[in-house]
Amino acid sequence: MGRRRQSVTIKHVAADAGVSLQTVSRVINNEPNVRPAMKERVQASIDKLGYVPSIAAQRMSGSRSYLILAINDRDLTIADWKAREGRDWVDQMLLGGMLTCAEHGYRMLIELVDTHSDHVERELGAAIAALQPDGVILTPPHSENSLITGLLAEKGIPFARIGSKQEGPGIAMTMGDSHNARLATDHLIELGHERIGFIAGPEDFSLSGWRMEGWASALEDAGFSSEGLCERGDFGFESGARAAERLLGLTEAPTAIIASSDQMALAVLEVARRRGLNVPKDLSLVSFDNSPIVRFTQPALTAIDQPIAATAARAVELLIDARKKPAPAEPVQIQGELVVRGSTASARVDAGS
Amino acid sequence: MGRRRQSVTIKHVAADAGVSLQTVSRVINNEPNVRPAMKERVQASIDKLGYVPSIAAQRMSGSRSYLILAINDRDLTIADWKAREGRDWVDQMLLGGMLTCAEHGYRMLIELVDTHSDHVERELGAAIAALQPDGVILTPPHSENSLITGLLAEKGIPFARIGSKQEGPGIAMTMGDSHNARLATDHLIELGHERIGFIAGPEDFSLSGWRMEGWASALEDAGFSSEGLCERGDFGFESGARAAERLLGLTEAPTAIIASSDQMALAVLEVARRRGLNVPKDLSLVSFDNSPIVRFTQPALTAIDQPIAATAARAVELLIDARKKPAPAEPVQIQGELVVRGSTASARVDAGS
DNA sequence: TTGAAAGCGCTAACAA
DNA sequence: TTGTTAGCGCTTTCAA
Repeated sequence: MGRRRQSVTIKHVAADAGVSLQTVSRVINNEPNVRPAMKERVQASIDKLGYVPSIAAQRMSGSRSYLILAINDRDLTIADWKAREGRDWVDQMLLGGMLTCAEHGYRMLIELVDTHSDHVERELGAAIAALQPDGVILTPPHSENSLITGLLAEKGIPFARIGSKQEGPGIAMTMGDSHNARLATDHLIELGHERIGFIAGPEDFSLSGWRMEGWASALEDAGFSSEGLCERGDFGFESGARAAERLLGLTEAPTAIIASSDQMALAVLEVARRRGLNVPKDLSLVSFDNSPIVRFTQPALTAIDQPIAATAARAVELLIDARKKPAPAEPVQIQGELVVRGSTASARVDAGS
Repeated sequence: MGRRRQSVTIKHVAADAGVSLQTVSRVINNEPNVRPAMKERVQASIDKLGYVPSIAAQRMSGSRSYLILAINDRDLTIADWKAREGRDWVDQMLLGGMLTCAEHGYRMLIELVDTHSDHVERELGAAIAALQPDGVILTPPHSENSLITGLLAEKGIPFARIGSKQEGPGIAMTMGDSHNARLATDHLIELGHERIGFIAGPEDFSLSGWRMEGWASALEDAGFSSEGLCERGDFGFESGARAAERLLGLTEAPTAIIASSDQMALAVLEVARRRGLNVPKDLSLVSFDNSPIVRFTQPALTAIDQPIAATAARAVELLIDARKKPAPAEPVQIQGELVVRGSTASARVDAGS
């Protein structure tokens, strides 16, 4: 097979155009100090020869690697892929991230890292040393892992923290969780609901708190109480079922429930069915995530759409800009929206009909 | 920000261990001619310093890039991602491909290429020149695009053609389409069906033909006719609906239908509903793909599971081995399996009940 | 079995 | 505005 070498290099272009390597390099990188005529001549040679710079060589000479690394939790991601239940978090990241990368001549690479192990630093450090990415996108629960953010900061690699508002190095980004929860709550209030239950996510996700806060404050603003109407889950089905049992077992049971994940929403649906409650007649239900799964339930679920693709796209842009502009001072917020489907309806005013 | 350089390089390790660069290189690459004691000493320094080789530098010096490129059709992939209907083809490729890559110190990168444009060569050529991948995985409809396979062969880059049995350069791989279609057909025959319709995929996918052939030969072996019971679609919903209308409109309508994609199967379900046919009582239905979507229909669909993850995993292994071993002479076949759910049932013997 | 030298393709720094 | 030089981190010769 022999060693594969670049077929067309900067040298070929330089020779063809009759200029120095440096001039070609300047044209490639769109740098100033090249006369238009010169630029045109070089570009013609580039096109003629079909030259494309090697990112390995570019990286070697101290320039960019044109690589953005998206770090996801290993166990969670693999579990989702194996379950084949249609969760498309990764796909949406790719949709937003890859396409935006492509627009700028970058590539996005997914890396799975085990959050809960004690060798996070080793794993991530190895990926960074091997790939030398120009930017890193962190997703929860990595976004607030100080072992990770510390390492990245130390290495001077720009990174985005999706789902984090914390101060500190890196670009904080959120999907407007508080706002979104309020959106869902207001929707239910408009439908006449007054007792609206909430199933929160686990405490180690900051966004769990933000969502709770959005729900509670929306209720308060409307003059209703949130007291005793919040249960915590871990985003999984089982925990959602337990939470639903507790909420629906209350003497003053809620007439609507907001679940912080689609799995927990499915659990609510199931528990309601077992208890003979009709959704949406007896119980309205709003889910977070809006992953494909919620369209196929009976009824299809009203859901908060998490703007994952838009957030990933924005993250890539900010990361690429990071070499010039400083990171935004405030957390970057991409707002989600409410998608109304069949699981929410007017509250029954009279307990009878 | 300044230029980011590798923090720990082979030089540091060499200095720490008191040996030459070359010796360290030999240890990294597990090459012979290193005394065990020496190897141990070097390895100790590597571990101590947390050294990880830069793939850019490795690639530069004519060695591997440790990159495997998975080429998918741009429009198809983006459409799937945007539709958010749970198709997880990409996820399954990542599941099989990425994890296997990781086991061998490789990374997998997805690249979207526009098949139908006239600049396929330019697009793919650019990706190859930029990334210098050690191997490429082609998925349909790229697998049998001679512009692509020709380019890859010319550049001497090992590649796998998923969904292709053709002779020629590259590793041909199939997911056992003929066998799978037979599996589905035999399942229906065992349930007592004799008139089994088939909705084929488009002609430019070789696998469309293989599936047809599996279905037809299974029918023939059982002594039944396939005459007039095959309609062609394009894998999409609309085409499936048209095909279903034609099949169910026959005077001797089939009592069971096999659809070559889940979208077409959904269409059959819809057409059956419109015609007042109960699935599975009046009509049995088997789908290809087994993507998440088919579990959420009413009833859930019996489906052929395409072993995408396993195939991607095997492709990666073969590609990595390609530098040593020659490619397999015969097409590599990873068989799928039938997942029985609620859309198939016994054929009614009497037309009455 | 080990080491020294050369060079991969490119860019930063400097010189003209 | 353009060109020259040196060097990135590594592996491949080739020599010891």
